Amino acid sequence: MNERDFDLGAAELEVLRVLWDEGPATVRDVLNRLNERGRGRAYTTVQTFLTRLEQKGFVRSNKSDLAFVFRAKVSRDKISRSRLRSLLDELYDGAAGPLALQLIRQERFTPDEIDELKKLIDRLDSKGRKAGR
Amino acid sequence: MNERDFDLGAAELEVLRVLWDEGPATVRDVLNRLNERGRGRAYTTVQTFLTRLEQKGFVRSNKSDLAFVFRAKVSRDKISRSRLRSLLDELYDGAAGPLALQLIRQERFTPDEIDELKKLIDRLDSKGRKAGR
DNA sequence: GACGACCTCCGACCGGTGTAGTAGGATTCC
DNA sequence: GGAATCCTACTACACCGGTCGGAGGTCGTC
Repeated sequence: MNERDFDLGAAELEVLRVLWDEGPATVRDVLNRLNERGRGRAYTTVQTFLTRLEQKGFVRSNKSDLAFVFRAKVSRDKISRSRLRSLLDELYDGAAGPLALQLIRQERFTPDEIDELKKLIDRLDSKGRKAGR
Repeated sequence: MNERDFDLGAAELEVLRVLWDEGPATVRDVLNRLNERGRGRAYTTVQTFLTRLEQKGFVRSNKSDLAFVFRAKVSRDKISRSRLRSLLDELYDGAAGPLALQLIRQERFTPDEIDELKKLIDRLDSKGRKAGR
């Protein structure tokens, strides 16, 4: 709502991901990556996505030599943040607790991630004890 | 994909939420709740959502007395789980770490939630150390 | 200088979701 | 028993997202 409704469909996102993963790319580049990943699309389909993404402000393009080169204007993190917020709002009126618990219970993590999580939680914990009540 | 693609739009979900929050309800009940929350819809719109939800298998109805009474057949937890998975798949190829970190950093939690998170993480931690190095 | 390979631009189509109107049956209330 | 009210069933419609085809330009090569 406030933060420029980061609204994009699953297929659009897939295209954006290619730009995140591979850096700036032409329509054909993106098409090839998608094909490699078994996501066959027509050339013009990819083109449509890219131009739509540009209209929506998620991507910008430069005419270079032969073809347009597209690059992401918005980070994976930004999109992730916004998606997460939507999820929380739609399901829990914005409360993060239930989802966090579910996430930790349901998914798997690497040892590094676990350490990092631990650190973050500990920090929250001590802050919570000092501040509130 | 595998688990019956829990596919529902934002407005459908809003209706389903009323059933979760208020229990079994008629079209009019749901309409009233939505109006209270400032989400004005036409009676028939709500009706459409409810019947579509039923077709999709998220809701079941009983004719009772005057009007149909609808109740949720699927839990908030189930939907949440599925939404979370989609988010992870679409953004991180299914890896939960980045999202978990982001969630903990970005959102706020109650002391109880923090305790619970701590417990969960500690459990993961010790299990991780014992099992695969 | 014609052919093939590419590229861009534009238009099209279909299914799903959000939204609602209308018709017609049942109930209620004077 | 006629009017008001409420319910269901059916239909409609616009918008968006996913998907692509065709027309027409450019470039490289034989």
